[in-house]
Amino acid sequence: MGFMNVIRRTDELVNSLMPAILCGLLAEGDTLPSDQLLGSQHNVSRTVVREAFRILGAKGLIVAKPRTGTRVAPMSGWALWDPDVLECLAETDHAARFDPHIADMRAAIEPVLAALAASRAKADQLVALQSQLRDLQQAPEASAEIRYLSCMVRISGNPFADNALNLSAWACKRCRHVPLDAYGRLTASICQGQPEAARRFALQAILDRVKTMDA
Amino acid sequence: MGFMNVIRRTDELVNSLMPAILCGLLAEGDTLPSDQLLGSQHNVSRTVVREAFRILGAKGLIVAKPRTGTRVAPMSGWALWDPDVLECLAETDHAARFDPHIADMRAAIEPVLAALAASRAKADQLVALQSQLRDLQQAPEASAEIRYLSCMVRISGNPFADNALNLSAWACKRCRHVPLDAYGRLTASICQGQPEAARRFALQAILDRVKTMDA
DNA sequence: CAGGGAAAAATAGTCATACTTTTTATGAGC
DNA sequence: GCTCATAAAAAGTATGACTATTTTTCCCTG
Repeated sequence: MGFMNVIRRTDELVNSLMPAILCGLLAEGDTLPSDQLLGSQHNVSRTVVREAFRILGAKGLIVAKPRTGTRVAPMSGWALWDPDVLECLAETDHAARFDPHIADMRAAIEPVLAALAASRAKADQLVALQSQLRDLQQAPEASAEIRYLSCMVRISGNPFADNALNLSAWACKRCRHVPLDAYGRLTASICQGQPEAARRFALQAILDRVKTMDA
Repeated sequence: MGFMNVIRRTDELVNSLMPAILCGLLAEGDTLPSDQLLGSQHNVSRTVVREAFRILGAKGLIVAKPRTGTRVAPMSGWALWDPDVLECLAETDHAARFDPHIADMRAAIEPVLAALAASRAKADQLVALQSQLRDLQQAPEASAEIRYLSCMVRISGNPFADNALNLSAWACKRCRHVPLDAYGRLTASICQGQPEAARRFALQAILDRVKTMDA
């Protein structure tokens, strides 16, 4: 593999705190234990606790103030596009409540990106996309699907697309049905430089999955 | 006012480092000074430097590894939807390079949110929206426009919309032209529960602004 | 009794230092 | 020139002390 990034006690603590916030066990406005206390509870130094708080704060989940303590921030400020937050949220009990909202967002964004890809793709990018499609067809798994979409989205050339991909990853992991047919047509449309068709098939891929989830 | 949040030296350091990364002065893969050095350069303790690094890391801007040092992460992982990152990016020289990409994203997302708002709005939400519209008409400034869009987007009921609003804020601040006419029609469409019309006028509002920027 | 203001307490923010862990680089020996 | 042990460099963790900020308490005064 290459890169198994270091496991920090700080990250472990983040991974322990984040679910509690996202699942609502710690509700908006609730006060977290003080640095001191939380540290002794988890057998880590105050240093680790504070750095963990900084990470959670950077993702909009908590806000700290002297004397008042550290509180859970309102959800409107949460970085829901963040891969960590999203992944953590997916493992929550009420993940299903977010499925339709994510589907709405995907339905808005991905067709547009597909259309952009169809109008901007270079030859070597098309080769890469077709290669990803073949991989996906051979092994229709979530990871392969994400790689395909990642490739497609990169072709669009929109730097904000990478983050939007996190929403796609959510859907791919939560519903195993891979709309191979739609992806085949989408790929063809992009390769032939047909933005409108690409838009249509990208949307169809999303709707196909949603249809499966309803069942 | 109420909440002037504490100014931390940690945040100051973040606000000093982030622009250097976003403007490309520190390019992808570049190594930042070590904790020690950066601390003495900015006259802060190593604690502050590390917490700042944690924040930047949480936003996907840097990656730290023992011995290797702390490096600028690839832009594909940057949290471009983050309000801080976005605001900082807007003050950069090549902010203009992002304008069209943001416009593309807005054009994809906001019309859909407007349509959702039109189909879901409750009576009291409509009152609030109309109130925001009046404020905007009286004082067509960026802040009022953002408040209006924030209200509209909240009505859509999509929790991911709050983050998408950061893109709108970018556009509002970068182009002073406020498409009042489109917003008037948009509001009317939402109040009358006409999703298709709402979609159309939300898009028009975005395009009106883009047209102005080209000029 | 009520109000105002000073002191205290609690908690996050900062600093300094020492030590640990991880990973790269160096160099000695074969 | 190759291998492996050792050193070195940087981030990670721990500890303790001190600072700053804000709330609460409570005493003093009117």
